[in-house]
Amino acid sequence: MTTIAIASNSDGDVTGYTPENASRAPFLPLVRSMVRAYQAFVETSGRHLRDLGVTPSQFDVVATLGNTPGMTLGELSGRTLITKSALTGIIDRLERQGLVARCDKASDRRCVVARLTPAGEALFREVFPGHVDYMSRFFNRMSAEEQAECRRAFEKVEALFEADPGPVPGEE
Amino acid sequence: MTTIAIASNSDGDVTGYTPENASRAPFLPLVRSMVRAYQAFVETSGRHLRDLGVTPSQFDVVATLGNTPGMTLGELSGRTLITKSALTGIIDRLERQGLVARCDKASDRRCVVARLTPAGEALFREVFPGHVDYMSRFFNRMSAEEQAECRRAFEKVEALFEADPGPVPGEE
DNA sequence: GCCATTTAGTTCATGTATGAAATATCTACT
DNA sequence: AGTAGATATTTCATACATGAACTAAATGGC
Repeated sequence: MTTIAIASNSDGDVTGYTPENASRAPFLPLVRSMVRAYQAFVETSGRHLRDLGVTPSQFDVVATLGNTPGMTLGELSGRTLITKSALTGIIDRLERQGLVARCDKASDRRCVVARLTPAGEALFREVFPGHVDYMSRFFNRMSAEEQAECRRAFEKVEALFEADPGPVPGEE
Repeated sequence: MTTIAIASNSDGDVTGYTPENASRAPFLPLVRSMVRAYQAFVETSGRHLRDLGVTPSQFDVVATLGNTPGMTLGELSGRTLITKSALTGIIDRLERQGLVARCDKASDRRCVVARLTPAGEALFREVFPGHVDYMSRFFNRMSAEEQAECRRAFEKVEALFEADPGPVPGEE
């Protein structure tokens, strides 16, 4: 379940965590809560998508290509945050299923353009709104204000990692 | 990079998103910010761990087993949030490296107890505090109050998925 | 015009992640 | 006791994820 270092313990403590260490890591509860929120979302979304017959990554690709004339794999990678090496396989499988086609770009022969086939567009129209609606049911439990507040919290955490913070205070 | 349905687009929009759909999904920015925060953490933590010679999952297991007499794979799975089927392979690899040992439990012969070997404990002592310190440098940029605030926000998001919300309002 | 350097994609080796199905053991209840 | 059902772990098939190395094509500088 894509658990991450330090973040994983489902209850309140890290077993291998001695008191001396613990006092140095007051951030653990924050990380844990973030991972749990993320995993809860992933599980809920993924379960529903599986019932619809696509994997989360495939859905991302189809949703990103939907209503577009197609785009470069590099751009698709950037938009979906899927590594280019992973994307290769995902597109391979979607192509095998006849949902996506690879075309080449006249202006730059290094590029490969991916676009939905008619079958892919049909799938997009069939699956996309339903999944959005499904997920909406969960998020509608929160007001717009609350959502904005949560969003700011996530953005704050993201910002923590934008640059190297330098040495640990009190050491080095 | 474990991107998730709907959440993935790195800029502000979902390409395949028509105006009619978009108005129904005001939650997308929240999801996107969550995924980005999560990924930023995973990348930062994972890169450092790789330099230390362990994978994030392996670190989680070693960190959870550290300073304990060992525990059941089921319990380890629960604490690390790693699926039992995934855990089998992770423990296999750690065992091959001589860091973890599988023993059996007298009271219940179905169970397998995993515990650190001396080499595993040595690794734990060597890697764990360093990684905690490393991650602390990032989180120290936020005050304790800010962290608590973010944590509350994340717990709210997690709570959204705790039960089925029922049908979409306005439909069904 | 040629070469060193970037850039776009693929390939590769390895390590998870998923759910479903198979095994083995334990537990409850008749 | 004896069997149905619950639990713990493994196995299996499939799909990603990672970084590093590789290929091919574009681009900049001289």
